[in-house]
Amino acid sequence: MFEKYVRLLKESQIKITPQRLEILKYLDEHRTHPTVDEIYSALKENNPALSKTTVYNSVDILLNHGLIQSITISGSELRYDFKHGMHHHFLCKKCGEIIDINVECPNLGSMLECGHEVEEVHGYFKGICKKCSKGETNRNGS
Amino acid sequence: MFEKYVRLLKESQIKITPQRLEILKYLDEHRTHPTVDEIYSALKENNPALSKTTVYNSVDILLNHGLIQSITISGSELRYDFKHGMHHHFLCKKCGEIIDINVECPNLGSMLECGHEVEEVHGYFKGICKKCSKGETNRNGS
DNA sequence: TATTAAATTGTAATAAATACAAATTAGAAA
DNA sequence: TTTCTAATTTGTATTTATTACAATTTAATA
Ligand SMILES: [Mn+2]
Ligand SMILES: [Mn+2]
Ligand SMILES: [Zn+2]
Ligand SMILES: [Zn+2]
Repeated sequence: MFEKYVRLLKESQIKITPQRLEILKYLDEHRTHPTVDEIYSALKENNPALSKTTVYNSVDILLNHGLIQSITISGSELRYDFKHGMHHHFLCKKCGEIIDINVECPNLGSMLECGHEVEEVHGYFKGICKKCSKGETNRNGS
Repeated sequence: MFEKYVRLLKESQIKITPQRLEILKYLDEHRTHPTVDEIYSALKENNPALSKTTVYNSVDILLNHGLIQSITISGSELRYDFKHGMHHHFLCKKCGEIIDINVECPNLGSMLECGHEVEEVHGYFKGICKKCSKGETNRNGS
């Protein structure tokens, strides 16, 4: 059940706790780029003792060890994403969904030569998603 | 003094107010990607009656009319940028500076064909800037 | 099993953003 | 120029995301 996440935490040499395992598993299985609050609410169902501070602490340490990444696409709230290969994101201004865009960044090469030490690359596109522009219903209504 | 900004607001067909002119001018002359609070503090010097709500309202309307853009590179705080041609950004994790990177986005072409209506393109790189990796002093110390 | 440093919890404090009503003002009309 | 009105600004209150921190609990080692 949790072998994969136990291994990931061991490789990062950070303590294995049930909370960290649950959070990591949740992010791996829900590629919806949830906020801390969304992770907290989802996991609190099966663990009513869970503290939101723990979610903040956990995503911080998972982030620092590169197991997850943070997404700042939607301003005024941080979102988190299990690290699964390089990809970019598309934010739909209508339904709010954040969609994975599987492209490489062709600018990375020139960035590596510009003198700055590049550690992270993020590409964000914003607009109206395919579903919404076809006029389908969506969770935000409108 | 403000002719350029009067013209920009007129072209966008939004009312010309001293507050909007000051904010637009400030962003044009300070390409530091300031937060609302930084804009507010700077402009309050010469206009003690300025309200922070006005800064929020003004950047919203300038944003909606495409005169400025918002930057979500640093999580949990929105930053603003006068719109001067397409460029990406580099955030230095050491000194906090946000540096303009003048590149085009080569992914835009494929994005336009993927079915989503693309309205905005943002590229964010994070790492250690040239100055900081040379060990020079910087405003955040460390 | 005992020990201890680290993690979790719960509460309190900060800070960013939003909501809203009263006062003011930009710009159009007279 | 003066009058009028819808839009804007202001100030305050509220909401929400994040950080701080002390007490309790626990993972990992001996
Ligand atoms: Mn993703
Ligand atoms: Mn810029
Ligand atoms: Zn959509
Ligand atoms: Zn730097």
